[in-house]
Amino acid sequence: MMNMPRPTSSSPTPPHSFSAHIEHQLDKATALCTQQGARMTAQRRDVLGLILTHAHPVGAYDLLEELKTAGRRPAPPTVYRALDFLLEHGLIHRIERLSAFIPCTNLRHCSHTHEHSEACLHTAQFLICRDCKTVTEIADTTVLETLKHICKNENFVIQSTSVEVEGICAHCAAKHSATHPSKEISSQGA
Amino acid sequence: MMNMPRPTSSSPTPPHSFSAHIEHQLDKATALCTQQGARMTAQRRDVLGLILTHAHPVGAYDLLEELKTAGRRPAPPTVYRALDFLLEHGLIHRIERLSAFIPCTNLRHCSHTHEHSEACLHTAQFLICRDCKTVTEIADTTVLETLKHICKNENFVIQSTSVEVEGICAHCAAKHSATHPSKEISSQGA
DNA sequence: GAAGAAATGTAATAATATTACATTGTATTC
DNA sequence: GAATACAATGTAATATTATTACATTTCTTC
Repeated sequence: MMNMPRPTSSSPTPPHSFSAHIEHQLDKATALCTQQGARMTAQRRDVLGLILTHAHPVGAYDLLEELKTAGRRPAPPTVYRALDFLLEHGLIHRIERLSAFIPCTNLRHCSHTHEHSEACLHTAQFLICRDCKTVTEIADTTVLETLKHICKNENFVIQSTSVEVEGICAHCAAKHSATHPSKEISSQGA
Repeated sequence: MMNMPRPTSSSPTPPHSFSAHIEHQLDKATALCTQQGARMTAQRRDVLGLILTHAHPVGAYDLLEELKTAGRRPAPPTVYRALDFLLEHGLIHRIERLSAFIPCTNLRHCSHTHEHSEACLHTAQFLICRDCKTVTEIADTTVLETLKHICKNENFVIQSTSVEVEGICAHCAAKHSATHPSKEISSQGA
């Protein structure tokens, strides 16, 4: 029963298979982990892969469901442990307002594996669209610089930050004004 | 039996009684609501009063418990509805990372009732101490200005923001170095 | 004082997250 | 290559936070 035909021998259960593109990102992530002396196990890889397949933030229990289809029946701690690991190693972000998770953009556009975690800390800022649920990670260091400055003045030792902006993205805003050609601001849909 | 010596007559159940100081803040809050055409009911006043009595962020279910001692047996929606109201009117903030609530500082130091909600939007930035759990609201407009600028560039319509910095506050940092034999003041009750 | 709107009461349940402990897998040392 | 120690995972139960749906009450306005 234990004969899994896996040359590299790493998983008791076969991992999900993802698109070549995502597999590539997963390989990058694995390299980052190795570099940090951390182990990218099959479980963690699967969770990260699933997060990467989503265009939008994913909740822990969504991931749990998706893991189940693989023939396994994991429980919440399985997912939360993987998420904790991925968070710790800067591979994903948690969107506080949504209790959901997205990949770090640096992973998506990965080429510079070196100052990855540094960059992650610097750019953990998000625009959340209430309409289409898309979350965009902002590449801007000004906000963090300001926060650092403030904290320095207050002698506050900064460990982590979250900056989240909720509103309507350009695309959805355009959609709306297209739907209502004449009147724009009068309707309040909530 | 129904003779509550309350001129304005608003509560079916007697509201909590708070310290003069907090009552004063509650009066301010009530004034702000009136100004906005909103009703500060006994229920909402009680919840806000309870939040004001806490030195630290309070969870919804903590508030629920505290409301119960008054002889009532409210259910979660009661508290959440009050919280929603208080949030909408800029009287409290929700700390996303803690799923907890704190009064808006403008309420604590209230004298300028006029541009209250404006100011609130501008300063919804918090320093969260992991050690003593104290949350400090930062009075700084730079961060929001930066965010506005970014959003303008992206054509993102900004509706609300949260900026949270987690770390160790000056006081706790000092406490820690005081643990190591040297100098510094070390007395403090939570 | 009746109609309609706002607020509250109530029961049930959904969604998110953690604890505690047993088991398995992996790396290392002898 | 067995013994060990530690990291990772499995599993069951439960804690915490939040919402839905609908009945009832209260308030405002006419």
